[in-house]
Amino acid sequence: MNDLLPVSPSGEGWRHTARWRAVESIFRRVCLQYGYREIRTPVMESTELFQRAVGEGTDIVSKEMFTFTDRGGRSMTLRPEGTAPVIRAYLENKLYADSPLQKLYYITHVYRYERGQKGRYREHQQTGVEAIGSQDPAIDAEVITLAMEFYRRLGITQTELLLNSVGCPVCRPRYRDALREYARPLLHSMSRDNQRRFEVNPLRMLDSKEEADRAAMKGAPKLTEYLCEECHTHFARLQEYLCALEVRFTLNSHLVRGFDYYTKTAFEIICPALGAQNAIGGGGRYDGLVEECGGEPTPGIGFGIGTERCLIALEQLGIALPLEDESPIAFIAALGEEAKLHAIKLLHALRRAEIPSEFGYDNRSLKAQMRLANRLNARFVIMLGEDEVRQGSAQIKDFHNGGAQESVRLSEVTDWIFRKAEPHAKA
RNA sequence: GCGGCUGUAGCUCAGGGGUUAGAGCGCCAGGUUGUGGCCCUGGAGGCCGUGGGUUCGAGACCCUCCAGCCGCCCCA
Repeated sequence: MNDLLPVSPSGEGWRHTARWRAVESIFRRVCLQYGYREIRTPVMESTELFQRAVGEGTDIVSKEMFTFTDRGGRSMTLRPEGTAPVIRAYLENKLYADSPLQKLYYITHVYRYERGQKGRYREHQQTGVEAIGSQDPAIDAEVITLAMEFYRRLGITQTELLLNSVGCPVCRPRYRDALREYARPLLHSMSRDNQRRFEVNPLRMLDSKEEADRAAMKGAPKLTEYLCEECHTHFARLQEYLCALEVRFTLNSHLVRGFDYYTKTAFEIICPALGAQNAIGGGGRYDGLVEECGGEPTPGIGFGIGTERCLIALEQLGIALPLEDESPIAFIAALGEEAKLHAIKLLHALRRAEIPSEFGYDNRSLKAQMRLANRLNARFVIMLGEDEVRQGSAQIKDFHNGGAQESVRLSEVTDWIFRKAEPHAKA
């Protein structure tokens, strides 16, 4: 199982809960600063939502969903992507009434029934945003910039932003016809997959990785040359804004995304350090989606970023995240039953004072307790034995000070630690 | 869903038909009658991924399934 653990049994360094928290908190902070607020939706939704939103013809819906029938006979599905549930929640809770533009973010697990591989898991986490209610290309630029800023703060700077416009219901049919016309005479030289796509979803012929397909599609007409006036202007403005913001991008007329709902802007961020599963994020505009889900015509745009792939990229690139310090400030080592009673009272007091503290359980030898304190990277060891109890004091050893030791009255231990640890805690 | 490689101790891996399956690291204990890291000594820990088969004998060979990895497909 792909468990996330508090420690590393080595080899799989990115499966650390501390690393995940670091990535998540960076994402939350970026979102907050860009004016996005968190939304949480259920892990499962009615199957129909995804069929309608993502599209019956897509691979995700046709063969990659975890779908089952509940006790009431309804067909339910573990969400295979993050956008559709957000749109459903947006409509169901009438978020549009709160403000015409809703800027939302989520950190959520999604499920796809696929063959596992490094960087591709049946359950994976996506961090994402959705900006619903604006058709301003400036919001496209904002969403893309937010993603790139997130990578920058993680330290993943070796990325490539691929950008395309997939048009709208006005211009896409025109392009689809042109593409078919171009491909028809070349069909015999292409893979079976592409021959099937020719019928079902011609645009997807463009991003086949098969050598023969790539060669055949090389001279294909470009979607961007078939854009209607509105889409063309939108795309031009977006590029203008991105240039002004110094966000580097590569136009890629073969970029087609795997959801039917995308319109106009489509983008993908790849990290070359990653290998086969090298897309660390992707998204686009979905101006028809809200209406498709039963709402008023409402434009929207968003992205999803794979948390695992970001973590793998960080590992691959040798980038260390600043991790939360999980080590205790104080460790209490007790010797003897009488001392233990005083010790657990002291432990309680330290914790109430919000000083992270640990205790040497199971009556082990002082040496064993010291070793444990050292391994936990505790700063102070508070030693309590018969002598100390008799004197009403404790021996406190400071590991950060060469093991210097002093005697402190039991009643003053908490204050003493607090005073000493405060600058440490702030640092 | 397709093709290939790999599953032996907590981790990294050795053993390639023949007694009681090994190493390093980690863990535990002792060396210090109450003092961490370094060092030394000892110890615990394995139905050799699962189920079947071949064989006098299988951790080794064959098949099934499962899992991981590398591609394809797809996508984050």
